[in-house]
Amino acid sequence: MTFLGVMVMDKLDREFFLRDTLIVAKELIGKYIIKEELIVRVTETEAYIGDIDKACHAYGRKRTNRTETLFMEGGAVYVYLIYGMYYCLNFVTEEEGNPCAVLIRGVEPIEGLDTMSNYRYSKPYEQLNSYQKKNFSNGPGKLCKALNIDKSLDKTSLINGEINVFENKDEKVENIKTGKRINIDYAEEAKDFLWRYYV
DNA sequence: GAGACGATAAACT
DNA sequence: GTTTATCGTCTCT
Repeated sequence: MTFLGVMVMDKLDREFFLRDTLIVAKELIGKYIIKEELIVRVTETEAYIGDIDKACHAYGRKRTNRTETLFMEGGAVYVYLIYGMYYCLNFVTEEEGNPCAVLIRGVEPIEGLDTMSNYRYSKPYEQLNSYQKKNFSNGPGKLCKALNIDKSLDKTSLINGEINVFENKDEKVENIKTGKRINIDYAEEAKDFLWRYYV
């Protein structure tokens, strides 16, 4: 148990990630991701289920060097590069051999503002304009930059690794909305799955 | 506040 | 050699 100001935080155990991917994606909303001294709150997630999801890298249980992480037991960290310049942070779910994950699409910064701001814009948080603050970590590539996440964290553990996920038991997360996923028109029918969650 | 568009490198075939 | 799918910048309202 960790005390963060007045909040009492409990670390999520492996069981949390071994459940249905859609449940994990929904319940990750409002949880806290802690890396070193940096803390962010999850505001948007998206589920990826390899077996039935054409947008998933491991669709059809396709095993390649990159997708190998998705086949690991739930609770692993999956990081991949997109557009040749941005990283995306995912949490692997379900049992070993079932390639599913939850993509973290958006977070809000809680602790370590200046450190994150330096990673993101190379300047203190106070010097950011309102546009930069608004777009600080509201996208998968942005939050990775703010948290200094790169491929070296791929395949690491959420249970005993550098990245940990906590929940605040006193906090009720309400108004979780669902929606279609984004930027995956190529996935045909899978693009209409209501697998995106946000507040 | 919202829409258009180009940048870029790794994974894969 | 082909595919991939976000961010920053610019533009207009």
